[in-house]
Amino acid sequence: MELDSIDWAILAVLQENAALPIQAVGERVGLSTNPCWRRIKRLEEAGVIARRVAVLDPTKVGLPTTVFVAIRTARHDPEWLATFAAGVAAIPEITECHRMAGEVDYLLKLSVRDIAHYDRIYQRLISEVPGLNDVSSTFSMEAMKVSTAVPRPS
Amino acid sequence: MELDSIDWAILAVLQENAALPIQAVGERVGLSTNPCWRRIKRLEEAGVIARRVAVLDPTKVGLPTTVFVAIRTARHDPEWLATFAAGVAAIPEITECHRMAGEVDYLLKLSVRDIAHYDRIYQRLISEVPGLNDVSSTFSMEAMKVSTAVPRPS
DNA sequence: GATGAAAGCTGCTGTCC
DNA sequence: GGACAGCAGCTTTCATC
Repeated sequence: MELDSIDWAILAVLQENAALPIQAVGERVGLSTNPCWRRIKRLEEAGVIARRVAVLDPTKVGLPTTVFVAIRTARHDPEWLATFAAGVAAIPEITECHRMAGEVDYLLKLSVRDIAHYDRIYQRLISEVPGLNDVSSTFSMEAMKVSTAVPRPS
Repeated sequence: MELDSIDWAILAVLQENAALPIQAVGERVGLSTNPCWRRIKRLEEAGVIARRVAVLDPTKVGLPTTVFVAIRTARHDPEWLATFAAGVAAIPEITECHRMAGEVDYLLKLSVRDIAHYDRIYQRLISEVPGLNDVSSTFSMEAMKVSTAVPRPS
């Protein structure tokens, strides 16, 4: 689907604040309500807008700590991968899991209350998934920038 | 603010789909429209729900590649940090930046079109911010799990 | 004191120009 | 893309348990 400048202006607004009335979105991009609504509907139907979600304040819900976990493993067979994927999916504190190129095989991002909480998740993961030989975790001291918004590719 | 089981049920729903009418949210958590609406309003006013955002499909907007960049630096003075923070803030392809504990000083997450696109961002960053001695980037081959939702702390 | 029903009103949705 | 009309859903008030 082709996206023009106005589409990107709409996407920029909605990526920041999806609670705005369509009329307010239209004003910010120079469109009246109806054509703005039609564009948004088109973007949703095309799947460009995948979903609308509520973002919580990590501190206010008691999960202020972000941990990144780099995993290396000797196991790469499909059965092991299925076990690993199931374990990752079952632990809600794991918010992201990427299969990586390079030295590290998998990179996880977790949201936890504190180090003790992380340790419980860590113990759970290694007990559910065998063969996690090299697991190195690093804690975020400060989230300088955290955004779900992506720019128009230049 | 205290969050009970029903609040967490509401938050679980809204973290998955914030476009749902309040009545539908209420049905899923066993509440009629009015008390459900009051709880959501309370969660918003308390800042537990920080915002509502549209999440785009990275593939459909031409940014299918996720890159993690680990940075080590010898510079830690406030002036350097201000320059670094400004550079990070100014580059929209950088979606996250964390100041880390341990060996790595900063961890960045980027959304880019391809390796060439990443290289342009990389060049821009090191030209704007001096003293980035050790910059190692790793590409995500597959996003096995990506979520903005966090669980009720156990 | 919190819930559920019911009314008013804002803003979403579709048609026509 | 813009104007207008119909209507669904949000927001408030009031009675109830």
